[in-house]
Amino acid sequence: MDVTATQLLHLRPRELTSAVLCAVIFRQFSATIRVQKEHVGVPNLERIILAALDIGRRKGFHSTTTRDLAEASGLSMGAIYNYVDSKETLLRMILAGVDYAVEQAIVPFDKGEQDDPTLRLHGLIRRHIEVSDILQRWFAFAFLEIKSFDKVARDSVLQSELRNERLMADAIAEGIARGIFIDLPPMRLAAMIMPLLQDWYIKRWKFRQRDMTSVAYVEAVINFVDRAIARPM
Amino acid sequence: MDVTATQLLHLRPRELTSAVLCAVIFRQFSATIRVQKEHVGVPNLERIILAALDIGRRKGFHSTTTRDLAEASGLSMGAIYNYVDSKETLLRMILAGVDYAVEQAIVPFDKGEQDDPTLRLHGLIRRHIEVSDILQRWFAFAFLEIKSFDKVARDSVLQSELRNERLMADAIAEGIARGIFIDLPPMRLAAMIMPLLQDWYIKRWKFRQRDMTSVAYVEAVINFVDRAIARPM
DNA sequence: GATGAAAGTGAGCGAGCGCTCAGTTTTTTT
DNA sequence: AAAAAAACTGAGCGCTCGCTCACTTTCATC
Repeated sequence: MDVTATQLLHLRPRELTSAVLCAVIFRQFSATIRVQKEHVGVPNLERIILAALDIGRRKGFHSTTTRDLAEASGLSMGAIYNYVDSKETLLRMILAGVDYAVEQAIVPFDKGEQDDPTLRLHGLIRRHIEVSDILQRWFAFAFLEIKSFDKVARDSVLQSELRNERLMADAIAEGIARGIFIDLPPMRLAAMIMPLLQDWYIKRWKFRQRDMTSVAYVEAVINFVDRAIARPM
Repeated sequence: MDVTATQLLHLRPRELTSAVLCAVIFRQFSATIRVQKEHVGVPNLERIILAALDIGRRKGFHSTTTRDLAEASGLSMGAIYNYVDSKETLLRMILAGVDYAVEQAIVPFDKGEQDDPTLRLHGLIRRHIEVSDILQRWFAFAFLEIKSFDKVARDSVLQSELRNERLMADAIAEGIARGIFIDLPPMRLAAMIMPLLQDWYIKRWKFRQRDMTSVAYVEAVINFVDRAIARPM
């Protein structure tokens, strides 16, 4: 996995696995990680982060102890501190992973890639749901643990949400200009689509219970939104 | 405030203040609360709960220490334990308050009160946003701290969400039967309205930043939903 | 397979946590 | 205003937490 190359190519949602994210994090945090070899460090870092996401989902990050992480990851407490110099850093790593995924999968899908506003909006919706489906625990963690972050990290999550909203608002504005969408403030319409996208990783319990797949959900959201923003005849 | 009477009358959203909820909680938890006089106990209980909601919003409930609560509420640590025999009980009290508010303001608004499906759906949306506007911190706490609850409490929150969805789905089903709404599974449509309602108390920072009032949000959601579920011509 | 480097181990530390209780203050009753 | 009841106080207890480090094991290189 050559990270330099992927940064130029932009990864598609399906290529953004936890392993890929952990490789990126391993490099990005090399200053604080004491382990040097990637072939050892990346799989172990992934064990630690997946354990943190898994336990954090059930108990919350603050209730997740380093002893929990050691047991769940199969590493000793001392080994964990070769990768993460504090729980705070672990939080930042996970956040960096989510940032990277959004940067790779959603942001590049702008006007250059697709001119038609309806298709562009559909693409943004589809990519958001697809990437958050694969990285469900990462996205849910960032959303639900936002209170645990410091101000800088918290703002970066909120800015990321606003940027995604703005990408959708751009497509909607274009559709309004072409007379195919209803003439309402684009940011306001985009703000009503965002929670529908986030619901896919926040309410997983509900969708699983109803045997809904991500593909079916993408379709349902797109149809719902299409009707809501279509210009009335 | 006579609770027996209000349980028969059903309170409207605007009457469901934190003070009212704390009075109800004070009675409901009289077995574990050592303070007996309501005129002393209810205001103090409210100080404790509002402190827990306020600190919990910023740091999360698990990072909220009993010393934090003592300082913020103006009571000593010992006094707090006259009201709450453990942090776990405090969690249950807040949840009981939210349950009561939903029970009072949203659930009674069913077919008996309003026959027209469109108006019934509008009423459910409006009441949900209104009550969660007044009790914003309570609702946000229940949503974001759901992981901190035990299984029984967690299930009760999820069941409450499903019940609210079902109320909306009933109105939608009626509208479909009358040929005025699009013929799609009512529960699926209701599931796409729910996150729009929850967004009002989860993303308060965003709406405040945009100077949006709850009245304007109610209108925006109603219009958005109306277009999305209207039967195509 | 010897040797130095890299990585892993887990008992133990200081700090801070939830919670208690013997004593004090305030309120109510008479 | 004295007596009894109700409510409040905060230092301190036992425990668990995040984190460390002297030591052991594993790996890479020749």
